[in-house]
Amino acid sequence: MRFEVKDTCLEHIFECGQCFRWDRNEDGSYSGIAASRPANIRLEQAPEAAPFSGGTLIVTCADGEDGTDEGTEEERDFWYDYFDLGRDYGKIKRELIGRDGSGVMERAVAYGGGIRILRQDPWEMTVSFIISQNNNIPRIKKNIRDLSRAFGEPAGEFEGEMRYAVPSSAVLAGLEEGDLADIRLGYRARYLVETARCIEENGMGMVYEDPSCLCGVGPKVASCIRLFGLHQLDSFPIDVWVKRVMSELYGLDKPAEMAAFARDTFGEYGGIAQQYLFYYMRENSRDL
DNA sequence: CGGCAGGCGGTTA
DNA sequence: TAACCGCCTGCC
Repeated sequence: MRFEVKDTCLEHIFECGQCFRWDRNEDGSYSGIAASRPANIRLEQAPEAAPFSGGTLIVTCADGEDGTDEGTEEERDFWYDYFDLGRDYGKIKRELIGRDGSGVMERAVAYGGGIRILRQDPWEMTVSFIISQNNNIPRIKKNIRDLSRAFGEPAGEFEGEMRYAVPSSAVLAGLEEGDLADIRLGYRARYLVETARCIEENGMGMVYEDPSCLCGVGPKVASCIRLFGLHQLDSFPIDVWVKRVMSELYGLDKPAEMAAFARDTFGEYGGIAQQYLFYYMRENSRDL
């Protein structure tokens, strides 16, 4: 499948911390799985194009031939939706830069301007961000991969490897903490099982209402579930990196001040602003 | 060996 | 409301 896109960079999308199931290949493409659909994603650009200006987004599914087939209407709808291709990120970037006024956002967008907020599965995001707490990205990815291999539904073989979806709440609810010992989730294993049981008992409605009522889900993880799982673009997760940005670049100190600033300054696109700031801070901290 | 990593829950001021 | 502590695990 092929999609003409703008304001897009695969590295920004897949390595800004919003997803954990995609891996970079040597040719710059990414292979992984969205919900239960394994795929390879690549971006074709004109040689003189800016690094994140856009091009042709090429999705190769398990049944596809090197992205050349058009895919079914259902498949095209899924991936169009997944990459949020109906949204004009260029317009949002200009608006955020204008609202900020300090020049911070302008610099941030210059670094991470190819980010798009993926529309990911709410339950998968709940599992992912419970695991993410006090953890680093490589290990988060390994934990989710191991968990899916052990308890998830097979999603077919792709690029010579069997792929697995994240296990359902029904499956996880039936486990005991000890069953997860091999996955090495540490104290997060209890959070996962309790959350799964809570969902089985009360349904996903409570996630839509308020994710932070789940066990092991505090303000930061709840914000991530809202932003990445429910696509509530005004949700502004405040983690250590964003705290660093707010402190060093905006001179803000307390968490409440940061949240208020984000709400007042970035409004409905706070979550997208957060991603630009986050990426900017991480890129910069490597040099500093 | 202690420190730390993309937090949370519980406690305390 | 904010700050502090312990926590599973793995890497330094």
